[in-house]
Amino acid sequence: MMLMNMQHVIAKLRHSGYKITPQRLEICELILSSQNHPTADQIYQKILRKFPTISLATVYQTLHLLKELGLLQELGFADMSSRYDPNTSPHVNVICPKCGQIYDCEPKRAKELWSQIAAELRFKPVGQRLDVYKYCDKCSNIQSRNSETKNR
Amino acid sequence: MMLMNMQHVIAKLRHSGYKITPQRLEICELILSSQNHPTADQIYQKILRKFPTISLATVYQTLHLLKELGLLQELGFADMSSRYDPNTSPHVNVICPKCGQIYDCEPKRAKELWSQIAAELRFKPVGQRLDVYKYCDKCSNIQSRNSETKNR
DNA sequence: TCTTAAATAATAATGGTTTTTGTTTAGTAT
DNA sequence: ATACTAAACAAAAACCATTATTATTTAAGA
Ligand SMILES: [Mn+2]
Ligand SMILES: [Mn+2]
Ligand SMILES: [Zn+2]
Ligand SMILES: [Zn+2]
Repeated sequence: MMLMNMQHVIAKLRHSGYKITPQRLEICELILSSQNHPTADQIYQKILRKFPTISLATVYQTLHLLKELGLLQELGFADMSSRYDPNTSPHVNVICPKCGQIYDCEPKRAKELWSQIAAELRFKPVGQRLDVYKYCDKCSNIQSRNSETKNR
Repeated sequence: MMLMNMQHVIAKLRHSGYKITPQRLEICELILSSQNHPTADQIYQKILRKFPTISLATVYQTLHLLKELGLLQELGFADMSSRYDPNTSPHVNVICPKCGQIYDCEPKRAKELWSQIAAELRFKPVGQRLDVYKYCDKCSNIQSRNSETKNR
């Protein structure tokens, strides 16, 4: 379940009874090869180049479909937006609490942590989400600049 | 930072320059003693009993304030709602993906392995979120009942 | 008690997401 | 190849949790 190529996705769509449409293929390619956990609108803006008449609703529908099929996970955030992650295996999302930048991290100990916790919980989870908050370089610079002068 | 009593909260509000109001005290008591990760509206509905004229906006403002003070964390979800968790230490939220029920779980080795991950990442996180998805008893029953007859 | 900046209640506005509706199309049967 | 039909689409409106605005009230210090 590591390398998720387009042939696999197409097979899964077919097997599940869904139609293969150009819009779906383009959305799948974009999101499944993404690394930065994009929003629905960010995907929509990119798709617009090839499909100038595509609807944002279609992007949302397709993302939900891929979620149902287990090909991605939806990460909800406190600012009431969702970001989509093609990495559904246990891993760490490193997130800047200021600007929202996200990147994946796969520490060796993460798998170990996961299996130990799963064993202690005495059930097999259907999914998981591991977030770690850390100010990115840009935001931590601004942060420190501000705290020099202003303070609460 | 374990037992968060009202005296500590009041001191923190004072020290940070915020006023002690009856509304704030009531909201703090409710959320900081809660176990089920309530939404802002659920807190609002409970507060209404004692403060019939309180505004939902006040609840949101107070929750954001407590978040700034580090007394709780806000958990955003894919259904575009937030739930508030007075437990800010590394722990596991066990979440039903169907009905949204949440309860805390503190595996013995969670904190220790969490710190090992932090060490491997080579930075000190300002926070974290560890979710595990598992259908609750009620929802897993319904789930299995449905999959007997209907199937995709 | 007086003063005033902060907090509150009420209300409107916001914006990401979902729903609705009419049109188009992928997959299949003829 | 053509016709058929349920599914998918685009466009637009609706939804709704949250946030912003504004007038009023109040906590806290002088
Ligand atoms: Mn990720
Ligand atoms: Mn929790
Ligand atoms: Zn940042
Ligand atoms: Zn449930």
